[in-house]
Amino acid sequence: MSKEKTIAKLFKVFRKYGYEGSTLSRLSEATGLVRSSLYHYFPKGKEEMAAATLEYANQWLNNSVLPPLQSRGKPIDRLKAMSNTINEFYHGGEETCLLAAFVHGEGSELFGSQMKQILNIWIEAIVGVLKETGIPEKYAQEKAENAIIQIQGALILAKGLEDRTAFVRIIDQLPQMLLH
Amino acid sequence: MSKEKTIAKLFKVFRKYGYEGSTLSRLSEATGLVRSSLYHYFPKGKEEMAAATLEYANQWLNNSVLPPLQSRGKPIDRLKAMSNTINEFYHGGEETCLLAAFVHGEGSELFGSQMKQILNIWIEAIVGVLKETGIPEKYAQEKAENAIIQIQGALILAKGLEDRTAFVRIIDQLPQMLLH
DNA sequence: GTCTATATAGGGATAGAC
DNA sequence: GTCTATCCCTATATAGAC
Repeated sequence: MSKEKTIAKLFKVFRKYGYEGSTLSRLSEATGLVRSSLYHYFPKGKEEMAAATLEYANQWLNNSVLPPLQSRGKPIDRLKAMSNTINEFYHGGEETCLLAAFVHGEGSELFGSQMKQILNIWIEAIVGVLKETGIPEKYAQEKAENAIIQIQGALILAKGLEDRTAFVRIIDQLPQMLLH
Repeated sequence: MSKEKTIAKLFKVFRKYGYEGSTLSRLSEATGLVRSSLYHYFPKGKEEMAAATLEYANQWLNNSVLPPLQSRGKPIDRLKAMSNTINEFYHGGEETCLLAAFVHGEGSELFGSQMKQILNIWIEAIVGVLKETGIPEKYAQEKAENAIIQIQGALILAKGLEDRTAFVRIIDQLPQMLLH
């Protein structure tokens, strides 16, 4: 199995269990590789695995979210493209967010700067679209933050209530919310 | 030390580290009690400690959040009271939410129904206020959900960016958001 | 590159003295 | 009610065969 596919499997574990909850047993089971095989790919162990999954999330942002946002289509279409991508990534609210998982526990201290970078790039990309529509910089910044806030909050509520409807609604309303 | 105060210290650990990240070592250090002393209060161990902190959160809701919401003041004032209470509880966005922490890992499976109950009670209390102002039931429900979503999302963003300004802004705008 | 085997530390939990 | 001492298990990590 390629390293990329291995990381994708690790990612599923870390997003669900967080940093401390992702034991080598779970990571091993998820990848189908025994402990020492994982150490072949990630010599520095669990911390390196977690860092790799964050890099994986970063690449998802760069490859799947940013390009549509920075395309030349109509702002509303670009924001709708983002909504669709997000909806798929989180399986309509069934899956949690890696960043939210790493906010708790050691993940926060170990990967704080990596997480900050991802969030800021995402926010700035949304700000870029909004400024094109004439929204003043300050409000564009707040609205972009609101988008991330609503996505993250909706994921928590969906998981907490075991009901995805609120997440689907939020994702659906996101483009209109941003433009008005 | 009283059991109540012990639970308050346990709560701080669980909200920060999540269920799996809250080791007996950390719980022991935070309370100033050695392992076996904790087992005196919580014979069933860590799982019982976590359940007690959730009950602690539930009591915070019942004692500090619901009464102002269900008082006879003006709706806007009751919602502002909620905002203030929330802002204190989360120390202006510095502290994370226990529910959000338990959404990840085993906490989700162990305490799912307890978490669902807390969220639903909270939402229904907000719905109650909004319906008084003439907002139709369906929109009241969505707006109440949006309140929880924004609080949870803002906490994640604040932690992720290590910047509380977005949280403070959300809390500030919450009453107006709910009524318009 | 994947495995078996093993090392060492820390995990949760219990018995029993005071 | 708090402690010391100890149990067993799982955690992370490493060595080295194939």
